[in-house]
Amino acid sequence: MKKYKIVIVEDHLLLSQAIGNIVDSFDDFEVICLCNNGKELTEKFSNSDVIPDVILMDINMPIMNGIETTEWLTKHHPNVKVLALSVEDDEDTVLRMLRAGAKGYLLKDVEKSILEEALLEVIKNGFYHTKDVTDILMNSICGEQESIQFKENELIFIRYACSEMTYKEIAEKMFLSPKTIDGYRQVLFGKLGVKNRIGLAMYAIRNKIFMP
Amino acid sequence: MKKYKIVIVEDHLLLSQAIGNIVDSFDDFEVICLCNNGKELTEKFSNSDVIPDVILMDINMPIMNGIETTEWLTKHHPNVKVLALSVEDDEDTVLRMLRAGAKGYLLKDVEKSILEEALLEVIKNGFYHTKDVTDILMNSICGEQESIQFKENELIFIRYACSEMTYKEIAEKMFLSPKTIDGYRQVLFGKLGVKNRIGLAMYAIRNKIFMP
DNA sequence: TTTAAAAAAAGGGTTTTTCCCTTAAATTAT
DNA sequence: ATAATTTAAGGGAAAAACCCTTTTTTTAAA
Repeated sequence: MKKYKIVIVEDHLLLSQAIGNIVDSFDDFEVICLCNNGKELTEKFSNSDVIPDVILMDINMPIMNGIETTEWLTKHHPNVKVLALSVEDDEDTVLRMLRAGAKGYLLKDVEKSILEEALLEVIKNGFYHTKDVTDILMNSICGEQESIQFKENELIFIRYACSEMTYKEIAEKMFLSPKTIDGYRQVLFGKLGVKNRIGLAMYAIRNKIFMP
Repeated sequence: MKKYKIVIVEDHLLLSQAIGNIVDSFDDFEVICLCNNGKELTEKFSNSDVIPDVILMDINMPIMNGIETTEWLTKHHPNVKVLALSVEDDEDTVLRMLRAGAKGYLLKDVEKSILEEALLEVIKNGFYHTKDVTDILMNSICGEQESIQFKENELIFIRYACSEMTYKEIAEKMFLSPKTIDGYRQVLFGKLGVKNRIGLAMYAIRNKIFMP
């Protein structure tokens, strides 16, 4: 009986081997390859004609992360199913991974049996989603997004506003008049409902516009 | 031949089982128990007289984390060796774990063979440190730490300074004169080498005094 | 293609907040 | 009692915040 071929992309060797063992213990699956990162995977795909059925993909990896790699796969090998396997459970990461084309998203604290079920489902139906992920999906649709859009200059200004530069210095850096910068400031304070530069900086950090 | 007894404390079930399998495959070790968090471990210790030789301890766990749990073990069961097993490789976490009494610190990307070596070393010599961890240790000793100490009021002020409150409002909240607050501000600017409130807020976030 | 509307960039000027230096009283430690 | 530390406070300059107006550029429409 033919087994489905699995590739694991995961930079933590111990975990990679461990998942490999578990998957190998399933009747219908066999691990054909372990990759340390996305780059390694894309190279393997180029130099070989053995194509896996499912890829178990970590997200936080050096060199080429899970989201980038999944995008690449969706583009170049749309028939290969990607199942994300990560510790990240924040909405943003989950959504970006699904948008990139992942067929499912498992948290690393799943049980063996769920992993097996997920693999079978992905093969059979093309997708597998736990309740957690479905909730996140629903939430992202229902919860009126609002998602404020920024112009390029506004983003640049916001980042400078998170530094110790004065507005005058920011103006110089951006080759604009201090008065224009003051305009940006005023517009953004209104848009974001903040009272001062500290509020702006905190907004920037919370929304990952600026990383401290 | 008697095998050394290992307990694994790890909230991610998949990883927990996986590590369990690996450890069971070693000749000299057997896993006697898996715990989801520190609390579970302390309860097991109270209700049983089977004491393990080594505990493989994750750090990020709900309810009772690895550092707290290690502190508890160091106090109540100093003979049980704790080997930290984590993805966190930042200096701060490593140091806190070692200070709590861990005998070694492995990153989760270690190979099987290293894990076995670490377990054997911990049993034999009482400790095991990889080069990475030794480097961090050295760095923390050599690199003049400076580690700025804050008074309680300073910490409270710093956190308020990360909000949109004016200094006057902060003064009211803290039942102090605005001029006293201004004093705090000035002292802290000097201590931390920042130029303005934004700099102070960013310092607070970088050093985990304030979480945005 | 000219014209109208909208958005971006600047300017002027006022109020408030921040920042910095210095001094003094009150508290705490030696 | 004396020395440090903490708390409080004044004066003044700079920066930030705010509001309203004008010019320039971009975009859309007639």
